[in-house]
Amino acid sequence: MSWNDERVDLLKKMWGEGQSASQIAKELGGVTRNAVIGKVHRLGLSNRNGSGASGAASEAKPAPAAEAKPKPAPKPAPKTAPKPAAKPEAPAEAAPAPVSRIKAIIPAGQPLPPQPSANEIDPEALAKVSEIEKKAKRLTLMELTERTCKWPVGDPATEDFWFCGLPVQAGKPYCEAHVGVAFQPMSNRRDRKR
DNA sequence: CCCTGATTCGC
DNA sequence: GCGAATCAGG
Repeated sequence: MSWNDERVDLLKKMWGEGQSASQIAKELGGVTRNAVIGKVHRLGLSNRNGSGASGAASEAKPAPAAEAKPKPAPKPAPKTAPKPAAKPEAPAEAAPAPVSRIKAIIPAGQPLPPQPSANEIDPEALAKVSEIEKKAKRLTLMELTERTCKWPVGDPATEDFWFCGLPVQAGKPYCEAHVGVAFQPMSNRRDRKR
């Protein structure tokens, strides 16, 4: 498999959309995520921005200010329909992906604008949970491992009780969907200052 | 252990 | 230019 124009195009598109290298590789087929990452680097569109949203092994990046590089020209795809999707209330906690994009448009060194703290659980997050709970593995307590979602479902006093059991993401106790609701800012609980 | 991207270096 | 191996982190 070589890098056609089409494949490169898809790569650019997906990378621009914030898709992970592995996902892009999977979509393209015939390449590994390493290949994708390597290509991304060679194309010079490595950094989605200065945001080290996740991996961020790129710490040794001085990011020289005065760079006489006529490159930053943004290239919006004309074909792609613009996505206005501006959620009036999208808590950062529930939507990791958009966050990286937010960081992308905010100058580094600048604190993020105060997020409208949602007092209630995000409907989207809840919907997501409902969805994944269909796929949940319904593990029992003893079946839980270090990397199974430990989100309890149902009433412990009844037989209808189980743990999500889906793969956890990164060191978190829950799967991604449950992390979304678990990390929801506390609504009426007072912050207890020790 | 799962995942992420970054970098290196033989090809 | 390519990408597997490796590195670095969550």
